Amino acid sequence: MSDGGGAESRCASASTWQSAWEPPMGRSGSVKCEVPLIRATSPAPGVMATAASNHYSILTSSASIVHSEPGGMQQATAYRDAQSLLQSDYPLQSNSHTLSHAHQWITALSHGEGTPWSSSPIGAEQDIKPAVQGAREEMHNSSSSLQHQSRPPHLVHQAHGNHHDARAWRTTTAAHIPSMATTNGQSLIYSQPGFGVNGLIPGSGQGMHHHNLRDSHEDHHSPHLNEHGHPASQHQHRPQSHHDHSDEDTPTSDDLEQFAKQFKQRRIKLGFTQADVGLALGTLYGNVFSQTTICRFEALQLSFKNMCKLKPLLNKWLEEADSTSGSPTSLDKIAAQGRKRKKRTSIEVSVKGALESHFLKCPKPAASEIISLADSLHLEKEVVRVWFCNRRQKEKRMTPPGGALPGSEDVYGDTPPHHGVQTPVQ
DNA sequence: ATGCATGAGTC
DNA sequence: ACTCATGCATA
Repeated sequence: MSDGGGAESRCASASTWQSAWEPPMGRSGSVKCEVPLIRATSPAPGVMATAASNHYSILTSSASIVHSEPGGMQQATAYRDAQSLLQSDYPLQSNSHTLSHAHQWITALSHGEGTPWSSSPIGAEQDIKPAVQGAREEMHNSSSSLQHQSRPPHLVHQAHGNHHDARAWRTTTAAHIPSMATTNGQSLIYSQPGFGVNGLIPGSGQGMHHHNLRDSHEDHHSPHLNEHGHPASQHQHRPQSHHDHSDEDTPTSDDLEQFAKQFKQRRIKLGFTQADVGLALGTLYGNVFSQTTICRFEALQLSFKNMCKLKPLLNKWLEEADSTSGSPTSLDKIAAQGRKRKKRTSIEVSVKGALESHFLKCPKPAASEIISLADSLHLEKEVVRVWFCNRRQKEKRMTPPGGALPGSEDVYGDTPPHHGVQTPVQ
């Protein structure tokens, strides 16, 4: 249903999914809040209807429904209110329309802190060179290690923490930064003092003030950057030339990287999980984010634009958290997720290999091709289609597989990584 | 941390 | 039908 409709040309597949999903328990009336929140300002022409027809509902649904949830319902209420108040305020990115191909993440590699992967041109869009890309697969070896977070007792939720350092894209700052005055992490963070302490405690749902912290950066990335390979050509936007805080203007890739690092460290020291942050952002700004998103932000696995969008929010949160670190805030979040979506399909390795091969040959197979491929692999057409979509998306932001990377682990618990500003290779 | 999935907005 | 932002579910 997600896509235009051509997708379900085969009835069979549609029904298959249905069975895969777990039937909603009569909460069909609920509304998925996240999308609406985010899109609040955008018109949403005739597509709105889809919202109601979601198969699964999400937390913060309409008032009446929330209670059926096993846990954290009370919070949900406050939370919901907060969101409704705020939602209209956040501008949102829908304006973008551009940046179709606009990744300026260039892998500069070279110096730095042990980025294993060497030059792998990522900028490519659809004309990816098979040769280069071929090497990388999902070779993630989660080298979990001791990551001990000293988190306050009241914040106990998920405590997983293996991470494999995934920062990969090393933007070559070299050329694009007119004057990088923003390289020191600290300054990046504290740009706007003076704040209350509300957003940090999702559970209490206290008052929340929203600002329009919206940095209007737009697609400065040139659309014609699709050329794979050369970095720094035109990639950096950056209207402004120098500033200590990169908060208000479009940050450079370097800024983002620095910030992400700092952010992660602080977050951990303060005892918050990525999920906590995601929820807190919702309380603060009306935009809830998942653990996944926070994680990806920290790992720099989002698109440049997306990173820019989130940075101000996280920056705010950081300020809040920092000033509140002493207070005993009762924290709890809504862990209620009412619905399930289609069961995640696990594609077998062999099948994956096949898909990989095809991807290398043709990253963007035609519908007919997808169908036949799906047929031969015994997969749903949609599964195959989605696989390709995700694959392409991954190509764009993928932090270089580098295969070998995870060797460098750092215990950010107490040891502040000296994020050496990697010298712009000018 | 990441794989597969959804859906709005575009092309 | 694709891209992009995002997230549930899972390894």
